[in-house]
Amino acid sequence: MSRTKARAALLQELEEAMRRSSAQGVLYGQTVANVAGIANSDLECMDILYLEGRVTAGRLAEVTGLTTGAITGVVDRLEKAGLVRRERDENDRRKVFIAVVPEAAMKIGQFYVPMQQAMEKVFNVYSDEELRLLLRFATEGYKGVLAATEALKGLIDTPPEKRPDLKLKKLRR
Amino acid sequence: MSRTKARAALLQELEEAMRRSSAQGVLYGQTVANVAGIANSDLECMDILYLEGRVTAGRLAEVTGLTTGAITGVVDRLEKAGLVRRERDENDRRKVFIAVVPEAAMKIGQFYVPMQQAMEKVFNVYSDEELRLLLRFATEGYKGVLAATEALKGLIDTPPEKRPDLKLKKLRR
DNA sequence: GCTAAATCTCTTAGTGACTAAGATATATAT
DNA sequence: ATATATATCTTAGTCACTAAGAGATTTAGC
Repeated sequence: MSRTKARAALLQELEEAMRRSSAQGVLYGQTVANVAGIANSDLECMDILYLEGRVTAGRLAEVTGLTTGAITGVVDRLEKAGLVRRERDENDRRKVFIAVVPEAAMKIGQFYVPMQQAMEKVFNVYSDEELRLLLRFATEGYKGVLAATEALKGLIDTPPEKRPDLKLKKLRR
Repeated sequence: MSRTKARAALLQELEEAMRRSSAQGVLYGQTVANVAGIANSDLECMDILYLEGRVTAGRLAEVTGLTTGAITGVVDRLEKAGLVRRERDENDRRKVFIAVVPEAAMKIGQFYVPMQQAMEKVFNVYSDEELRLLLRFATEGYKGVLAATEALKGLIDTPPEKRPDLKLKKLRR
């Protein structure tokens, strides 16, 4: 096999492996939501709150891609479950900040322990330098996916015949 | 900062970076489904069909975590949209294989082009050897997440007081 | 200051994908 | 043959979602 062809095969393998693990990650999330007894998007919002801290309802809608109406429902359910609190912004009383209730959020966090343990085991075999490579990749990957999302959204308003000619890899098998 | 502490910080950073990119990946998928005009889980099934090839309805239910009843609906919609075909197994006529219609699937594939391009750009800066490291990580990661999912499912039937003592990292901020 | 426009969240009505339970059809075991 | 198991589909009911617009508050223009 030629040098470049070997790389192409490697890239394809990598892409598929990442797709698989990403799909399994989604499934893990679904299972967590199931076990925790909350809806999938409720859990997703908890995750965002964990990562971003205290955020407004509007920002939550933006990040999740849901309508503000749907977010009202999400926050209603989470608040009822005691997982978050609504906090009105005193400077701009239109805004509602959503904040996690730390103790209650711990209960949800428990369900991520199997994942953390599994990942710890995976990470363990890598040297610090290798981990830095992985971190660099994850960071760049995030930026890439973000850019791709924007590009895709841009594609919506572009009529098909005006779209840049996109070559698609053929299906396997 | 001590040697081990530096690693702990690195691990945490890595975990968060991966969570972020994974969340953005989910959002990309939602956007694709949106643009393609099909439901999220319909797209997920298309993805599985792409990765696994021709699979039975039951297997689809297994992999997605949906009930067989839900899968009937998914396949009905996908078939109506001309994206897949039902094919009865001639050896076991209870089984229904679901197969992608290649030409139609291409249309869906188009929406992954921005992602492929973004990823290509990210991958480009890595040497073959570095890519092999990433592949190894993705493969191991997949296995880890799979195992974690099973472990979590096992946790459901274990009453809280009998669960192994799980230590949870504290929340940031 | 006062009015109009903008911004942010919530409400309402309607839609659609999901689950649970059981029906149907086919296969396997005794 | 009969019973049990397996694979998919059907039905009824539930729940989260969207679209549209209603409050409530802030900002801009005069």
